Amino acid sequence: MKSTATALQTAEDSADTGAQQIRDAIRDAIVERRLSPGTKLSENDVGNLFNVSRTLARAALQALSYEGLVSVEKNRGAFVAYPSPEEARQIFAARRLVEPGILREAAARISPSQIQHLKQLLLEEGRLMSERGQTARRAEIKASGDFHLTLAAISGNAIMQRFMDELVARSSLVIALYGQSTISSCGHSEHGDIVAAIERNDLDEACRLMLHHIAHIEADLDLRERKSVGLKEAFEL
Amino acid sequence: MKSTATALQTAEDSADTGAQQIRDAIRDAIVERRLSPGTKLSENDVGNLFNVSRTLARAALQALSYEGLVSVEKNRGAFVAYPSPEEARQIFAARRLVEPGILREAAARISPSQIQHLKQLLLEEGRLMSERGQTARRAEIKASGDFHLTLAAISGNAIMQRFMDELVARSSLVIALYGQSTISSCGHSEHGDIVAAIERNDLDEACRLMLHHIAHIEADLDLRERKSVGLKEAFEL
DNA sequence: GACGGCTAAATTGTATACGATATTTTGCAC
DNA sequence: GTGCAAAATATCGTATACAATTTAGCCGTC
Repeated sequence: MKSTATALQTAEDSADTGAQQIRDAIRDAIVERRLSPGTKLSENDVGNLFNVSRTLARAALQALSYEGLVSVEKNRGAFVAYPSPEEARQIFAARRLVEPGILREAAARISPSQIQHLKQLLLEEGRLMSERGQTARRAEIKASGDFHLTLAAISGNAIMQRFMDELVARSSLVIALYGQSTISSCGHSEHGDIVAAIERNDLDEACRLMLHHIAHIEADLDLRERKSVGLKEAFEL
Repeated sequence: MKSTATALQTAEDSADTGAQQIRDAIRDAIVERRLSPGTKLSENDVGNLFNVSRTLARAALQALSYEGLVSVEKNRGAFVAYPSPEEARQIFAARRLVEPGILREAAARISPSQIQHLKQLLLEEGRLMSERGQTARRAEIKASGDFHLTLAAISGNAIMQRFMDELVARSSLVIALYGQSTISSCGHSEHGDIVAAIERNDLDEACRLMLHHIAHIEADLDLRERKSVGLKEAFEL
């Protein structure tokens, strides 16, 4: 349990309160799949883990619920979100809807140094792919999402960036739940293809590749009701 | 001041807490422009207004800050958001990015009864336009946004619907701040044109009209820095 | 042995209390 | 009268306390 606590404390100050740090720490834990969907996050436990009162723990959980990463049930508590197949479909539908547009925006304003940055991301991603171990796996998951997030950042639209933050994080949950192949890294080369298309200014092709890429990720899912897996409804645990 | 208090108490239960009601009440007040950008929303005042403790008031303000309708400054308090011109541009850029996609999704699954519903909305909107008075104006503002929100609802994607909720609400703030013409109702007929295009299944045209419509709204804005207008920096309250 | 209700423990919902930070006011020197 | 410094005030940040609801355990009855 303490493992999650040590992996954080990343010290931010621009936020309004210390609850932000807790939120970010828990979010990272969810996105990196150290916390499984359905896991109960009681306010007391969270507070103790971070050595703060329930007030802050609660605020952090509330924040996460707005992002769709945690679902809070009245008088019952907070749980790591357990997206339904329908939710999963909607998440990817949303991505198909917005990512081509973001890509176009990004391509229109991208600078050479930003292209370089993207390529470096790809390199890092590839390096992680070849490594073994849990930590490498987690870093790879994060890196894979970072590609899409960086594109959103380059687009220069903070609102779309925040939205993509949410979509990528929730995608990670969906993949954790419904993903079939060991890792979604199969799509790594597709990232490279997209960057290449951007570089030669072939936006239509880049968008096509992006849609294909998203469809590829989605195709790896087995979207069938797995209700109550990991929840106490399954075995009374 | 009490006027805002009377306009609410709409009783929800599906949410996790009573803070939701307060949040919705304040959001309505902001969207209907009873609360001006920059207005201070102190936790004490909000709590007293709704006869709850600061705890709930704070939770509601936090929630609104996640939606971008309220900005909380550390150790200074919460204020009705005062979107910068750049933020305004990004909000409308986001709308241009997602609304055509939402429109296509909605058109693909729309039922005759839903078309009827849309037309009824238009009628209501037109009726409000011809009326006089503050209440009619406010209702009109809300109705105008409801058109876009209804389209998002028809699309069947809850995530995009929530996103549009946020965008429409923030648009209302932007228009309140930078709008030039007395009311943005100039675009009402455009709503009708869009529905007509959907009805005859001319999606390309519908999307074109939608983009045109959004551009129209944006063109009515005067996006120049108006810093501190309405804030105490202007005349010391 | 299974079911139903009752009590006790745990957990969340909300309020209050206290400390920290920012803002305003006051007072004094210049 | 102006400007700065320090106290007073107001407001936010966080913790703790109490009430309400849910959950779990227990026991008696069928």
